[in-house]
Amino acid sequence: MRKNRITMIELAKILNVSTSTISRALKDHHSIGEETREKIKKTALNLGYIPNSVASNLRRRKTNHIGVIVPRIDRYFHSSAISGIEEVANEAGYYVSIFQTKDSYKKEVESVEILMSNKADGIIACLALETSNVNHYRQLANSAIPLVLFDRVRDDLGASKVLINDYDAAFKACDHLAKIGCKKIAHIAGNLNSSIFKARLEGYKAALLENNITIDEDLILYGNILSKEEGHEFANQLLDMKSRPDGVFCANDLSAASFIQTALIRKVLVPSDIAVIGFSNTPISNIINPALTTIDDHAFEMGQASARLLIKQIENNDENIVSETIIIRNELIVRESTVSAK
Amino acid sequence: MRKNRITMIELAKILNVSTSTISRALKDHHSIGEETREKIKKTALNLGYIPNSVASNLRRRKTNHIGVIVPRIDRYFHSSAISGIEEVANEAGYYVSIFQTKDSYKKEVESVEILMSNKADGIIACLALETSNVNHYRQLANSAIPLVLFDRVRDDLGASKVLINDYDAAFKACDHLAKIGCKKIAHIAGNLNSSIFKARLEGYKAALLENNITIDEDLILYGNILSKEEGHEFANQLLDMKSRPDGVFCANDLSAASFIQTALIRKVLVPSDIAVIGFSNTPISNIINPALTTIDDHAFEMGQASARLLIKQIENNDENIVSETIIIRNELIVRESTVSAK
DNA sequence: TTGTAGGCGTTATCAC
DNA sequence: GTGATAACGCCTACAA
Repeated sequence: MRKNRITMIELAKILNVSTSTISRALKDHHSIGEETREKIKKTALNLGYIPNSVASNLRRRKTNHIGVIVPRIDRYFHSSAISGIEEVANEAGYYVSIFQTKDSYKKEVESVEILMSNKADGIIACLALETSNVNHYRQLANSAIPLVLFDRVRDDLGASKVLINDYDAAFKACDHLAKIGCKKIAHIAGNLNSSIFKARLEGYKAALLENNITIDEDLILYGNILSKEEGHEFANQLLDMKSRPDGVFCANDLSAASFIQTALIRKVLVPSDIAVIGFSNTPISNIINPALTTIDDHAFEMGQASARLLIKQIENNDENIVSETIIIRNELIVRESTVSAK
Repeated sequence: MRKNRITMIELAKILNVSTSTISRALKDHHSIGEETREKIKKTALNLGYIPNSVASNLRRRKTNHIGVIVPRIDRYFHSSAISGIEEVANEAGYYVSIFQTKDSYKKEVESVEILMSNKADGIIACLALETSNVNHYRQLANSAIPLVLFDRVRDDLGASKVLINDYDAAFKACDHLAKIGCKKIAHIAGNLNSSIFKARLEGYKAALLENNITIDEDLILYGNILSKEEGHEFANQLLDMKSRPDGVFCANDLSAASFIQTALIRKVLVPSDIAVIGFSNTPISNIINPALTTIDDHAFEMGQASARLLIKQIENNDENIVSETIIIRNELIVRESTVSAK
């Protein structure tokens, strides 16, 4: 197995020119003669020359590499955002590496360190649930590595952010429940260490007040990762109450779907006995029966916007702009879990 | 914003030692005195020294970087496999970059080129549907970059492979349909350019023959990406037949779920009128109602196995082993879409 | 136990 | 237009 070790130096020897000429010719530098350029390109191709980006990166102090840190890549919201990031990044000549934290603070810190060592040109991150200290992100400023946070963000980092208005989204969802006649609205909340779940809880409360519904702390259940299991357990808790709620706003689709399944098993009808709303408009929301009313948070577009913002920061480096915040639109998708199909 | 430009050279100057001593101390080389080592580590920490992996990679000719090429990262099967790869790779000190082809041959070729330039230590790939020429992967041998294919593989590449026995899995699925009494079994096949879908089709045929059911070409529909839309369309085609099938084996879960939804809309009962089986045991199979019988193909474990195999090849480089093939177990998960809950 | 020196492959800066 | 040369930051024989 022949190791492909042909470099600019060999090319230079073979063609009797200097490596500078090779380098310039291969990247179409204007000052190289037509014929030499063609000749160089041809032999490079014939000999199977492959540029060594590692060397180039070292010399140029640029890697064209964007690091992405997310909680779990097998959750649709995240994989979908990554997909958006990847698309924009590739278009602009960057490649993307992925780190999943599984919501662990330790893994998040390690990921940032690896990316700093590897001289990523920029980082896009969605914070782990466990994370409260964010000094690992602060270090990035010293290395002049731009950072964009998306979805689960922090305001005290001075970093750029891409997110939806979770407060508004939750408000819309709960207002919808009230408008269709729900009087006792429960909320399955996420981990409040995270900005988004805090905002969703606030939006829930505000919508209730707006509709003259008293907030009943017993109707608010505090989850963590909002898995299927959590959804199931919370559903049972709510359905066991003697005075059962007639509507529930779940902070994600998975727990909402799980809620619906539990309700069905217990012969509780959705939406006539209890209306259910999820969050994110993931594929399961359209697969569950009754189909789930939910908030579309446009994960793919959030990914795209994050990548565009990051690349702008990498390339322009406008000293005047400290940070930028982009709010992506969201919308309530009404389906049968809140409004019976006629 | 101070650019963090502290290198071993500065450290050396400050501490009045040579860079070799710094280098050795930081990686606990045995021949360095206890005190010097401690002193060096302490000042490195204080001054916020960050090793430059790019330089180190160039010098060591090793990047600790694994490239992963998959069709679409927002499909559960793939994101789940990536999750497995990431877990094993990180454990072993490698980081993972992701390239999605969207099933395009062109994007696949480009991805391989970028990974070669960036001197990835190895590549894990799941072939794009469009791909038939695989010379881009052949070049990897010249650069001595190990390759592991998973799921959608090719035998003529001489590369290591991780896959399930799709033929057996399909056979099991269709045999199950026959055993529960289906006489007219249809198949929604995937793109036959891909090894897995060809094998699933063969397994389907074999199971029918084994159960003395004549193969009816009209009952085999050939899909491409097996999206929701394709599933819907095929469902209508099959349900429109005057002599309607009583069982259908779909080559993935998405088309199966879509089939069930279409059947419900048309008041066709699953499983009593028609039994349905999917493939992959993705989350939707448990969300759809009736719950979908499917094949669990253990995507996460396939990812783990692929990464382990690749890393073994990177690190051992046993000249005697040309390639290795690992078959991951699969199992039929029987749910209500084939056997009514009592 | 520590230092010297050369090179990994590319590219930017000067020269000519 | 093209070439010589010196970095980019780190690692590792080989010396001492």
